[in-house]
Amino acid sequence: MPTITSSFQRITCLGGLINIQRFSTLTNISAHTIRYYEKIGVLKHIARNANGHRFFTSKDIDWIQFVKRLKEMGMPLDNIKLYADLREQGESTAEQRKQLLQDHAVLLEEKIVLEALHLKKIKEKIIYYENVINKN
Amino acid sequence: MPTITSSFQRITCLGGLINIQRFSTLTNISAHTIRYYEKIGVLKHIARNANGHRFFTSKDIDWIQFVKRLKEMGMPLDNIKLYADLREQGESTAEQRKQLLQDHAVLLEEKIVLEALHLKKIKEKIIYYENVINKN
DNA sequence: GGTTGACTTAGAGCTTACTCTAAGGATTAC
DNA sequence: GTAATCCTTAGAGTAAGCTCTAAGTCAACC
Repeated sequence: MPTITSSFQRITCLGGLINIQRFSTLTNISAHTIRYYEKIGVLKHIARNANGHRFFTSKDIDWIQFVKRLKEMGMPLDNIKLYADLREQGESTAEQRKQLLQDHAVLLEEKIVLEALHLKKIKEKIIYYENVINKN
Repeated sequence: MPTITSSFQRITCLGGLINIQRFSTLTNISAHTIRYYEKIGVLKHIARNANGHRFFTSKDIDWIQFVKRLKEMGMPLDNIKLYADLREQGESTAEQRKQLLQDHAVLLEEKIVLEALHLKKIKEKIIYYENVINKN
């Protein structure tokens, strides 16, 4: 019986189960951070095997990729967690989720404009430096 | 004598001396943060009056505005401090300062591209939500 | 059957960039 | 002359987002 169980586990693991290490590799997020995200509620309902070890699905990968997108957009984890909470509550929260994204999209748009302006000014300064350096 | 001194100080202060409070108002940076920037070496050679109180000049304002630009570009204070150190050493460090700006400009350019991509995707998701919501 | 190695947890520690507190000194206003 | 208000300092505290540690479980390998 134990041999069969462990064979089964090995086969399913090799066949498709994603443990935390593999999930970490696939998503380029450390195992520490993945556990942390589960703890604060950004990752929810992560399945466990008989040992209590987490295993992840392709839906978890999709979700964490979206989380990464929100993070790279500069959304704080608090808001991402709020989005995760709304998502958990189902379709009735679609409007609220849309609003969350919309609000952040406005902020990001302003940020990009500001960054582009700064970039332009810095490039001018770089040219100024090039002139200073070439004079010597 | 004390009357004359205090008259003088009042006049010079109103006439042009910028104390930490006024500098804070002018730059929109808290007095706490201004002292912190001096402590870590982002602000250097800030003048003091007879009481040991800081007073600031228009050059300090120019510099802190530049610091704000670097910060809004996402440059960490460590690098801004490094830039300040190089600046203090004079014209011989122009090349290094140029390089610092150049390196960060490259990072920022990549960041803007990424953010713009994310923004596009998020706007698509917002439209998806609008469709979901309108169906009901 | 003992070691290795991957997993688990709670919780401590770290980094960045502030932000605040406590204690105290000088000027101004009554 | 004393209270209010401004400044000073060193150093503690905070918030966000990890990152690591310690102690322990469990399955696999020799």
